[in-house]
Amino acid sequence: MTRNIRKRTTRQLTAVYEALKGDHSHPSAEEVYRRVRKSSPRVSLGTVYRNLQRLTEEGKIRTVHFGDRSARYDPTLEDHDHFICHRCGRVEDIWLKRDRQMNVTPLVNKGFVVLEHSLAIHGLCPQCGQRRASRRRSSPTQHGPRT
Amino acid sequence: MTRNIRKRTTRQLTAVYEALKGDHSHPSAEEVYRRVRKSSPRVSLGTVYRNLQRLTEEGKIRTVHFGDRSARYDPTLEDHDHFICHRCGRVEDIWLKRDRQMNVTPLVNKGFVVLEHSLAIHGLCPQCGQRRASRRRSSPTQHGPRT
DNA sequence: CTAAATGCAAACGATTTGCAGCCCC
DNA sequence: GGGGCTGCAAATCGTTTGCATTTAG
Repeated sequence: MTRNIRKRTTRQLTAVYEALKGDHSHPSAEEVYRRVRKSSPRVSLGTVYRNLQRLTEEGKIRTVHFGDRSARYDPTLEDHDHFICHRCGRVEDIWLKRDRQMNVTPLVNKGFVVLEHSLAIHGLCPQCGQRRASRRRSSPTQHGPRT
Repeated sequence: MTRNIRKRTTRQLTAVYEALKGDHSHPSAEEVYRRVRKSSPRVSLGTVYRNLQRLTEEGKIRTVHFGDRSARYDPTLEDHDHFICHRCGRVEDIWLKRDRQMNVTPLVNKGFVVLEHSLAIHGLCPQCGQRRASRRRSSPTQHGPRT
């Protein structure tokens, strides 16, 4: 069997993880790439993708998808939910878990094995909601860090 | 203003909707294309995409995303959730709504405007769960979607 | 008629992959 | 010092778009 694959800790792997650790902005691969390049300008985008994939497989980060085309990367491992602003695209961690009271018993009774669940709330963040109340049509605005 | 855009009901639009109506398998655009071609072999994939988009805008179907790269199309308009099988990829409609008891008050109090929410449960469908119980495989098949 | 919709193919953006050389264990 | 990892670029995949032509109303 192929049990002799010893993984290596490379400079690039570390850099990718460092770029994500403690982050709450849910950056895309492209944004992670931009960050990594600041400290290691020779790293390629392909390597960033490979390492993001590896970190996900190793359970060190999570790969998440929110409707738009690109994947986002999240170093927060605790079970949480996401709020996605329709206007500015920002993704915020939310912690509704305790209030959720999800009852999956009917599913389990039908033979489903429940491994995890993901909840996304779509709407307008406080800033964008505010803005919409006053100005009718305007281009999506950025406030705060984003990808 | 340009309010003279009168939409036309074309053979292709109808065919796309017919291919989806009453369906619960959450097909991709490619699959819808395959179905449409059976009755109208000259329809192009681009047209299928355009009509799927239009039907979504008109609220006749919904475009949903589940971690994998391609979008899925769902003619079920009632507010429901989805179960995604990690092994076979199948997506099933589930109706946990009444049990869900989602409390978004804390969000609203912080100024968020809640428009909609999507809940996806990931796990193993009855068939795949069964299979895993009997045949114990070495790797638990974990390469995937996680929203 | 006439503008909206189509078919076709080329363009696109995000991600993956093949390969020669590099460098971690 | 050998094999996993990298950088680079080309390839892939789902989706979008430009344009000449067709067609619904």
